Amino acid sequence: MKTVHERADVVPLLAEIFRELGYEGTSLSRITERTGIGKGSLYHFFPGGKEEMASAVIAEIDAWFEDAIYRPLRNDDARKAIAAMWTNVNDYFRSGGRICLVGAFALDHTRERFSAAIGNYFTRWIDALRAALMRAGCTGEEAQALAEECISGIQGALVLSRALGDKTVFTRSLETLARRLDAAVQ
Amino acid sequence: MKTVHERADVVPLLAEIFRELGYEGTSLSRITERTGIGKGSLYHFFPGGKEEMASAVIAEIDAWFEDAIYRPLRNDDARKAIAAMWTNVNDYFRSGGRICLVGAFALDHTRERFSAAIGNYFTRWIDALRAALMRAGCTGEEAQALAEECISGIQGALVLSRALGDKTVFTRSLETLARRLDAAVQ
DNA sequence: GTCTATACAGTGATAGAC
DNA sequence: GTCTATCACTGTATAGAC
Repeated sequence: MKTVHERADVVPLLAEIFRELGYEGTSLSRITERTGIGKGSLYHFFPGGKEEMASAVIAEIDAWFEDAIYRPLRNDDARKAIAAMWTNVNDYFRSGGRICLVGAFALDHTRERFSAAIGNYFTRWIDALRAALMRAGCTGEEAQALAEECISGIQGALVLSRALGDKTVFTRSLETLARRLDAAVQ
Repeated sequence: MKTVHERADVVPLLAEIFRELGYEGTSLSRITERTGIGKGSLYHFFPGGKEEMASAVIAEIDAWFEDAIYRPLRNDDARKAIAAMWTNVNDYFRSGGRICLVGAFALDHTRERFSAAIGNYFTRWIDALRAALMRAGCTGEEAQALAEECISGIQGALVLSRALGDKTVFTRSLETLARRLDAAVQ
């Protein structure tokens, strides 16, 4: 039995494995074990090997956030886009059951490999949220501080809820952050 | 030339390497390369191999936090202990230049190996900070929420400041969190 | 306590048949 | 596009001489 794949179908599978095992912890044999895709196919899709696989994963995550979160924050009704961000973030991270791959990569020396993409992901998120907050009436300084606090708070909530093995820590943190933004835009 | 070591001197060196490279990224040859300590010595000190090395590192970190932060929070003057926590945290994490090993281990499957120690580290930190906040006048519910928010906020600030390669993100986050606690205990 | 030598499984990667 | 075979290398771990 021989299943035929497309590159686009493979990337989300890789994403889940990199998320769970980290960059160094992810080996080609584990990918094959979990997906049934052999080395031959993997190197056909990603001639650059493991590094290209991780790059593709980061690019796909980035594209998802751009569509679902950043662009609405920049262009749509500010309050609605912020509210949508909170539901999307909660869903995306499965209420704390799934970590942020980009954040995890930032913590160890994997960062050196992908520093541009990692920095970009967070910078664009903060910039987009700041723009929405300013449209909603915040000053530039206030909006910048709140935006940083929210993105940082999401990352911290993912770490803490996983460390405690308690998803309610994540959902509660999100609610606290959301209330703080609401208060700032009255 | 042959340097003689003690186990207690080796652990801090290992800590720095695990912090930079992560559990999977740390190999025995890299440890030898950076410390000059050969495999023979390493297995003499840590018969359980890499896992025992990481365990020893976590235990030492835990002991440091217990002495410098948790115990003062539980026993000393609440406001003074909280103020000391912020300076100690800022120094320990080198103003964002150093990550939290325990938090990093929590994010990938390394967590499974050390879940008890990881959960313990964060639970005791939150409990100690909550106790101090209650002595300073907060209600139990309020103190719990603030404590979780601070520990989570520290972790998030470490992720974000590293992702952006900007230490000022960390120091600014710490200031914001400190102000929030000050406001709660007036 | 440190060194050298060694075992052997697992690593990323490549080549060629199908 | 997938498979199998194979590559050179690095991984953790052990044993014994000093």
